[in-house]
Amino acid sequence: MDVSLLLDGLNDEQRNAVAAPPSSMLVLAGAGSGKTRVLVHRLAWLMQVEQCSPYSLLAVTFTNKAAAEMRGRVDKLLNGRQQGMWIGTFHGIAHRLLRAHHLDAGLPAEFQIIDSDDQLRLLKRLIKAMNLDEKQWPAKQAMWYIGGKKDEGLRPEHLQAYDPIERNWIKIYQAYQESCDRAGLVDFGELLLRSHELWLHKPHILAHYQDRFSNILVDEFQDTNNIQYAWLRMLTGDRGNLMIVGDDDQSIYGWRGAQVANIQRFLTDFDGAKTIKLEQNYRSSSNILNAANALIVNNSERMGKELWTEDNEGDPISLYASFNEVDEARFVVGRIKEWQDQGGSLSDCAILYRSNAQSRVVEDALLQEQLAYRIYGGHRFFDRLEIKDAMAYMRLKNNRDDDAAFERIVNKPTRGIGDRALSLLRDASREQGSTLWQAATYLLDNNLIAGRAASSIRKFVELITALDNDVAELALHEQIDHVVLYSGLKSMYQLEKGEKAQSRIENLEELVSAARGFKIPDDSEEMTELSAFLAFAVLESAEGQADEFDDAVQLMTLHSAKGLEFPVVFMIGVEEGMFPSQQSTEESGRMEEERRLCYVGITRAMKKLYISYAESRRLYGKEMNHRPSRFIREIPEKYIEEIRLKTQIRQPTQFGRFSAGSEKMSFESTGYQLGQRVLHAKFGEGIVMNYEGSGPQCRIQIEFDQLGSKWLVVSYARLQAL
DNA sequence: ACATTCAGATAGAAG
DNA sequence: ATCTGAATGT
Repeated sequence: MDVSLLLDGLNDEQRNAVAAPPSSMLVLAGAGSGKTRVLVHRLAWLMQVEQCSPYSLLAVTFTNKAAAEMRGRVDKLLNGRQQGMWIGTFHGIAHRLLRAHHLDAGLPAEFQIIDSDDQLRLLKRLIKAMNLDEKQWPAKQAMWYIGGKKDEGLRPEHLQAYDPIERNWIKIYQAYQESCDRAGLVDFGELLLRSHELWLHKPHILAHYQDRFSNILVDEFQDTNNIQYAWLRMLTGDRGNLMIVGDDDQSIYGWRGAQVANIQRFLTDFDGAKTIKLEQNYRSSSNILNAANALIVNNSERMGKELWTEDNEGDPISLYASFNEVDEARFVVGRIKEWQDQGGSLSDCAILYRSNAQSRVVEDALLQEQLAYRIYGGHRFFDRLEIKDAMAYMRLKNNRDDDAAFERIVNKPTRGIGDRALSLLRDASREQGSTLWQAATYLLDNNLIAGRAASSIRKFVELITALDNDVAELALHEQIDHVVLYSGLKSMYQLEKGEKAQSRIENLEELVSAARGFKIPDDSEEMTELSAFLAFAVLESAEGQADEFDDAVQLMTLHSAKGLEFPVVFMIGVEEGMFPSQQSTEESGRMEEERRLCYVGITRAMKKLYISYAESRRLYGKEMNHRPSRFIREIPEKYIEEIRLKTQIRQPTQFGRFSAGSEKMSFESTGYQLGQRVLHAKFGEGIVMNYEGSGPQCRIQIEFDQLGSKWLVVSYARLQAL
């Protein structure tokens, strides 16, 4: 292959990064500056020019999507799969290490990863079992405490209690850890901590990997936390080369322990590491880019970097003040339809919001107009109740000691194991320090329980054993099919009524086909197909399977939009209290992170950016009036164009960016307000969108839910305010 | 033991 | 508004 191809089309800085001799370096890469390209070309360069074996390369990312993309692009650039190269997420790679060395890591061969939902349930049980007041010791907070300590590399025995409260958290941490260890359960933080400890305690294993990975590349380095940093530091050792790519302005995961300061730490620890800045943006038109730059200078803690582009001005940013969230959604959908009418494709459009809960209203509006959409993140397939139930059976089949799975399905469907029987099991397991399954078999074998409870529990134990036996010779998807059927799960859901039940059955069937389509990854050495599938469900369920190539509007949170780009971007709900979020205004130091999040949002847009906010919004069942976000004010007016209602009656000056009510005064004499919901005897419910004139002759425009928009004369319409 | 009803918490992001 | 766990009824 012609090596010069690897540098073709790169700018000077990009070339410097790609073609540097193997060494440690920092690439400060602004949004849209081609950092993935640099990473991909760097990997190729190391193999082609520096003659590094793929076996010696490790590339670490945060999301599965980023890992998959990098892998795909490297393979494409080099015309074929590069065997032996490790590309994956921190969690994925840690998992792989633990599987390969589970004995040295002190884990059973069939250890299972649990997600935060399982973790929370476990903690709830535990806190209850410790006779602690759940109000005073919320499981959520325990989870947060434990996660935080694991991020810092701390075990309960490392912790010193300075007050009785902390002392109790440590006790909970300890009990939780013991119960996980007994059951062979590993939470997300544990994956990282344990693989770090593996190296710490087994120097020969560390030496092996240090020896192997002479070049390590890390993407989105600003998102690394303490344990990840320590992990990388240890692996790199004195011989390896660590290339980190990141952007301090896009650090948006501080809340889960990410330390931007790790970039500085890297520069100190890796003395002599070169810094390369990528500041040319290839993504956005200059209006959008300038707006982003203007916003981010309001942050004080920056490394200093200003993006520039050769692109032309482009369209101004459109700002829309909506009456409420429904109006906002309708506006967005209307613009998307226009885009589509002009020949644009739906998949060019992304709707970005601060929190997942905001997607609902938008979905409704899209559904109404029959526009296809796809949601990233949020409720994932493998998070669904029925799927988790089915998977819990599989987990128990795989590992009888999996208490989280046991608790979940002992009595699902109900089989006579109620509070009474269950507390017998829990007590026994607590007394003996055993798992629930062990407790159950122990009690049965020694005839320590009798009556109804005993026979119910016996039946359950026999059921699981039978399922395991029945399924021994079957393919994975047949196993799941069998288990779902014979466990009684399926009929349980079939007996439920309503649309929900129907979709639950469909999801269970979908699970079977997901299993049928599951290919065991070639990096899962020594794993059974089931173990790999179970791990996949926890670790990689995020990226949806179907619809990926359909032409659909993309819906996602601002967080999950990082790393992506779209020709048309809508940022919705840009209001004080939403974005920046309420919590961030209260916690110190979080505001700058919110601003970075806004920066991330703006810089996703290539050609057109819409920002909208609602003057009134229904939140937690209450009507709220928010002010426009401070971030809007921080964007210079010259980059912004305000959008008004279709028929312009109002004076532009009256409809200023931050006016909230003055223009409504004369109109209010009619008794109605813009954005108000009204009921019409014939046309049904609608929203007041616009008005003309005043007094009894006043005509108002109403957007009816079913019939679309109509102009009506107030005095004849006999509207009922809602 | 199970089904139904009720009250109260809860809406911040991802692996 | 929606979901969860507890209280209540059968």
